[in-house]
Amino acid sequence: MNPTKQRPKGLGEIEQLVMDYVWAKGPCSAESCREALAGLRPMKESTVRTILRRLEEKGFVAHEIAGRTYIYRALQARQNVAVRAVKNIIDRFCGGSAEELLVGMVQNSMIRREQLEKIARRIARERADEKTDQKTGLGPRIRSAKKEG
Amino acid sequence: MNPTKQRPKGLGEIEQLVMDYVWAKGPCSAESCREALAGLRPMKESTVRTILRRLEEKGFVAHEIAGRTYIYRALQARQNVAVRAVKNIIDRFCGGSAEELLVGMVQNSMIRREQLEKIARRIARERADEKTDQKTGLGPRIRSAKKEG
DNA sequence: CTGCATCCGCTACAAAATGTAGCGCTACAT
DNA sequence: ATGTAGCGCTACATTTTGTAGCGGATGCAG
Repeated sequence: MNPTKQRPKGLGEIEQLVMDYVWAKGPCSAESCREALAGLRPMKESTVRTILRRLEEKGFVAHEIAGRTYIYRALQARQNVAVRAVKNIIDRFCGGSAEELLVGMVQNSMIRREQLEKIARRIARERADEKTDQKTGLGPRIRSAKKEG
Repeated sequence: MNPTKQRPKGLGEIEQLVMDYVWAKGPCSAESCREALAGLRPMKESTVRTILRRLEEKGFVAHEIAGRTYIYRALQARQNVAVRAVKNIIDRFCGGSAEELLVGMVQNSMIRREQLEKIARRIARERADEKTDQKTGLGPRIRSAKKEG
């Protein structure tokens, strides 16, 4: 219906595999995906291309054309995808409160107090850096906080 | 195939709604679910029961029988489900490193440094409590995770 | 006891998401 | 010109999710 139809869903198992490869390897062709995943998950060439096309529809990758070959690259950093997925979970299960989740993660030994503190310190440091960086105009930090929420 | 086949997947949209209700309301019948969700999402009575049955297959709820009526209750705390989902994400996208995710969450303004510190302090405090408990031999008392049952 | 309203199990079917692949067309190298 | 690599389009299978009907059991009103 909608011409700019973005499939809104998550990643399937194979889609995940392919994305992982694109993330790890950087821009690559469908064929190189297929070859790389052949040991783990043999696929026909057209299958890989379908997956990549769907990933593109979903906004995870984009392609450019090099000669006759499509070179796909990730549009979103792995980390950002993870963060958005977690945001979704927080909205669904924690009433939007990340804190509750963090506590649970600590209780489940997924993170330790020391890590929280370490990251807190790191943030503080980076925040200070940001201030000094502003005039140097270093690369755009992945600061793409969307307003979807 | 497997008789104790636990469907390994996540929750669909409606399933989520129903779970939310069970979590919020506590043990309840299919009918009360249906009534409660009627305004938001009208469903036939058998639809709700199917959802609840699937939720049970997936291990999210269990039922006991009160007279002729099935009373469903959540088997897992909301928070735990959230944590497990996040764990999954971390494995999939962050190579198992929760830290990377936390950093991303801070960068996306989902949590603030102060929150990290606050939680770290809270953990420290609880950990101290634990030690005290050991000394007094009060047994493993359930920590603050107790928001619901 | 009979009939009716409930509530459940079982089954079915539709829609969407996902996995898999064939076919034909074009551009390029030989 | 011809083979071939690589793409678009399309199609179909499978799984997951949403939706629901139907008949059987069970308790309750007459």
